[in-house]
Amino acid sequence: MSDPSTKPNTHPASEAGAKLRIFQAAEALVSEQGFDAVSTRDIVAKAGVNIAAVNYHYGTKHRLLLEIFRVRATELNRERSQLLRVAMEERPGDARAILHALVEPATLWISDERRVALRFLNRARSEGPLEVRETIRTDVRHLRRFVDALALALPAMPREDLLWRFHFALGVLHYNQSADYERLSILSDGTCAPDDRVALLRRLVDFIAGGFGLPPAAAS
Amino acid sequence: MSDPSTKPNTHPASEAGAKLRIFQAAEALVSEQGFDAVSTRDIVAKAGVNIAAVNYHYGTKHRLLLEIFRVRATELNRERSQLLRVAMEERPGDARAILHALVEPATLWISDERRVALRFLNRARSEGPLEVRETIRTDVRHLRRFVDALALALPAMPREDLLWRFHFALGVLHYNQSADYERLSILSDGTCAPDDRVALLRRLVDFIAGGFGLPPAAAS
DNA sequence: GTCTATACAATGATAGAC
DNA sequence: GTCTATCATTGTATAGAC
Repeated sequence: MSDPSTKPNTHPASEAGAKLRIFQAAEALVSEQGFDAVSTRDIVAKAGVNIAAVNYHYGTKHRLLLEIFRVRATELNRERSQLLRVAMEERPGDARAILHALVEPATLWISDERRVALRFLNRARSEGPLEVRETIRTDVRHLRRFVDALALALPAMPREDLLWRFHFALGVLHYNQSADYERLSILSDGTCAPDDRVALLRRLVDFIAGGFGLPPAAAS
Repeated sequence: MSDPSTKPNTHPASEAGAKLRIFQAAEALVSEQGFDAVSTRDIVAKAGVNIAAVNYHYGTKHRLLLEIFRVRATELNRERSQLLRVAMEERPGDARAILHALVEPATLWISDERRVALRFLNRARSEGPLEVRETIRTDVRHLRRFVDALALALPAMPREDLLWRFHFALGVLHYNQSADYERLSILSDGTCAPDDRVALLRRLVDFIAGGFGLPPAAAS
């Protein structure tokens, strides 16, 4: 599996390998315009390669998009795992800290250079080809760690209860990730916007923690 | 706007009008196979009409799908509004009852003859064409009633707080609606399944109410 | 007004030459 | 590895029969 993120833009795009250029062009175009609006011909035009290069390097258009998704999702999940590890060491048994580790990475990416990657991930969840949505559904390894951690922190909660609440929490998280705040903006007459990442993170964790029956956070 | 639901299957499909047959064929195929997998030719084949009939009656494939979405979403929102009205009369000021009215209709449709319509709505939210997702984002009239009701029931909560929490609640609701319980099933080793509608409804309302800072429901 | 046959441009994919 | 040429399929549009 290629990992373009480890060597991004060290060379001008025109000098980078064709495979990497296709990866970057596809990610950029899709994150801007969406999956449906971007054709294979658009991608190869931006990448400066021939139409058949996609087939040669990635097999099909869908497999190219799946590869991009895998790379970026892996990066996001790695950040989550690291934060979870820290939380388990520094604040063992603190369910709220676990939820924080789950939520924080995505909110950080919003105003990063990883904004493009986040937008791609968000679009992939909703618009992406079947292979991508299939992968999302069935690849749950990275989530088990969080379930196990929560079970340790909340020993009194029946496991079935905990799993359902975790399921609902993912709903909040992904709806948030969908970057579709337009509806909220309209509902609030422009008052509510996700510009303040710190406040957004706090609101997210507050809501999910409440769903788990945890008391509100102490004012810091 | 046609409303096929008011006269469903009163005639054999082969005798119904072409426009209605196209509507029903498209809804059934999409709810089974998804938006991407169903072509215009699949639809007209099942409906027993010519390829050009879609263009004649609905303009484009996307507009056909948008029409189906509008009809079914209107039905769902009408049920929600009725439940909200009842809740406001019988249990005024009870925020939990308001959330219940928001959540219940979709859970009822799961095992109805409206299962097909619900599956279509769920798919439309994630896979549907841009026009559909645009409509979802911008058409918030039916939600304002719920926001206003919650504001009355929770006068101490700042409006910005309330709107954010409502936004998160919609995330839970739509993730639930996505009928994508496969991930939860895998995570729970098959333990958690949405078969018990009553329990699912209770869990949903419990989680969302907790997110709003409401105390757990009294055991009934 | 309704419906059908046909045609069209654009798409994802592939075979085979170099 | 890269390219040109070509393929079947897609959504859509048009002309004309009933």
